[in-house]
Amino acid sequence: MPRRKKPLNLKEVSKLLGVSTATVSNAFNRPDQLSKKLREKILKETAELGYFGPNLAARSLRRGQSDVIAVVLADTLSYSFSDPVASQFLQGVSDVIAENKKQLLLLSSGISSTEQSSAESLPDGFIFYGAPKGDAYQRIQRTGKPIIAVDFDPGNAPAINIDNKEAAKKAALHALRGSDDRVAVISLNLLDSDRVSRLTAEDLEIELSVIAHLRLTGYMEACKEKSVEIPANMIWHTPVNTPEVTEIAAYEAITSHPRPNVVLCMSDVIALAVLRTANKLGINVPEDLRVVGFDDIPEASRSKPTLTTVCQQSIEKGRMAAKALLDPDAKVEKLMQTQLIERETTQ
Amino acid sequence: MPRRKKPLNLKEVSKLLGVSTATVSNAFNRPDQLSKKLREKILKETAELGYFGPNLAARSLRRGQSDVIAVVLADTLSYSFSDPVASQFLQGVSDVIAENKKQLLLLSSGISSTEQSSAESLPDGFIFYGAPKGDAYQRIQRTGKPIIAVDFDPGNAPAINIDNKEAAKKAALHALRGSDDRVAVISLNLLDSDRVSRLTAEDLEIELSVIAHLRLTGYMEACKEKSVEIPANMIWHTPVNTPEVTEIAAYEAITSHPRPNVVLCMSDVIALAVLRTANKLGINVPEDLRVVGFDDIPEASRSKPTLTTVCQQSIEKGRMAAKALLDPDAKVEKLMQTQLIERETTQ
DNA sequence: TTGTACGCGTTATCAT
DNA sequence: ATGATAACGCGTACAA
Repeated sequence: MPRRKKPLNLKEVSKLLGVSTATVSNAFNRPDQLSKKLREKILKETAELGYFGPNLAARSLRRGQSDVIAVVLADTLSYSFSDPVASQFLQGVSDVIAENKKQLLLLSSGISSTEQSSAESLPDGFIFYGAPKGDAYQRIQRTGKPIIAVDFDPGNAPAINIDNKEAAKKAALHALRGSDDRVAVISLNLLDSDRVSRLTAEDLEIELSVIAHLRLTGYMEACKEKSVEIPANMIWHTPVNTPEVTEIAAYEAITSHPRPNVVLCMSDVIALAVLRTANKLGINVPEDLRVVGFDDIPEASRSKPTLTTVCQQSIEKGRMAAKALLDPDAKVEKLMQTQLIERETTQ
Repeated sequence: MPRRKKPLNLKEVSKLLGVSTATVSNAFNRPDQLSKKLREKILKETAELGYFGPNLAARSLRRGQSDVIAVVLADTLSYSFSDPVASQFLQGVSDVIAENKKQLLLLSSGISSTEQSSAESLPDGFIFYGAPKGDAYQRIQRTGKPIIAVDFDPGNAPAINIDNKEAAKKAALHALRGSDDRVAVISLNLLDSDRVSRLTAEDLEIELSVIAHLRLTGYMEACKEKSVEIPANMIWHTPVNTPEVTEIAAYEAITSHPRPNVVLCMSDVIALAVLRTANKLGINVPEDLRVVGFDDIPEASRSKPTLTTVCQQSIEKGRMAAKALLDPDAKVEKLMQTQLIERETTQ
């Protein structure tokens, strides 16, 4: 089977069809510049020849626009695909991107300039999901192309966020009953450690605007209001939000003495790990242990018992981000609402 | 804040640095063409100016190569992100793509030529995941660029598959006990209907090589060997593999009379829907109802009871596909092994 | 309505 | 080791 070494280009097909390159180009890009009849004839015949439209590189070089949108993920692509929250966000983004006939390029902020900077020149706009790891944000920001930040606030670009502190506080206030509650917190990545570990008193003094810290502050405020003590060593740091790793923290937390009767979890993945672990240990939820999560991933409503959590509308957040990027005049909630979803784990 | 209307280009920075464009280009692309010292000086100074590397459109126009790899999904991007199996596959693909410093563009085969064909000209290679919906495969195939097909076999390109029939048969043989078993099958998309529905006798006569049909054939063969009857109306078609839709089929199946005591499910999403439904109805698994799934998604080992299923190594499949694409000499299993994972739902 | 010609930013070849 | 220049495929202003 003879395989064409080189795809056809516009010049060649125009010659084959006996018209000028401008006419073929217009047939694809500016329908009003030629008769319907001719246009359809050209579209049909080029397709038969195996030419399906302008080459993206050349077109975008010429137009200064590619119709490609990039999502720059804080984590690796591989991890993001495994994370239900990131997956939901991408779901929302790709919805809107498809509606607008754009294409989706996935980048990662952790990747070094030398490996990715070329690719960064192609997209017409960028959605940064989560606080960027390397210096990708600075690089891209200097191109002057539109950027939407999500779940962090760079200060110099439109950002879509939730009120992490308030949402966490709301969840904790709902889960806590009174001063004899014994509470454990299982946090998202908060320390510079790749091992599950308890916090120490001095860990609590740092002031960060990372999500985990904001949520922790919300939990603390709730505890204060409910007159509940929460020592540093009842707060667990987890380096990554996976079922395997968070299960380690879950086990440590609910087997510590005195045994907690409330676990505040900064993600549903963590909370579900707690539920599984409690079940294995024969601890009844919610009778002996109340659990709240964060995110409201699909699995949260299907677990047994169903999980009380904070809905942060990840899909809608993705849609908002894409809309804001594609239409600067779009009405976009810069601070999206969260909602406490009361289910069985806190009844 | 003054925003550059136009990013710097190679020609401009070379002028600013007082060297030729070739030298700057070589600094980025061919380290051996200039002294280490000069190269580093150029890299440093261009970065300070805000130039981080060659423009992708121009570079790929010139080189005929973009370092972008496309995954062409059979479904919409949005759906694929919600599907655990597709997510695992993408995880594997992106692993290998990152290792090789390539970029990932996500396309969908259902999208019409006019909306996507331009983007299709950019990637250096394509991974088709699942039997393509529209004519994207034909279009791309004609470009002569490398293609890897996954979970279908186009005949004219390397394909990575599993033995769906054998795997399904193996699962069914394990779940079935003998001739007094009453079995229900819940199938993936098999009919041209967007509603959950039972099959009729004539539906069974069609001969397709779609995955659902291959697996169904495997189930049938197993039933025959075990002398188990399986009427057409005990086979359910589900249009999409989501928890919501499959739950409808699950309910219909396990409440039908006579009540089945074995349900063969063509996906874990379906099987998990069966488990939830059985639990709601107070039907004990595996005592009163044995269930097998297909895929071995992460949730399968965390459900209660844990799910017996066929592991099809989706992540590894993704890795294989990407490896096969990036290195034509790579040793790649064209027919990947599956493994029956015996867990609690069939004990 | 159609054709011609230039330039988009880069890389490779060929000189120097 | 470095500089000049043609060519990659296309879009559009302009001329016809």
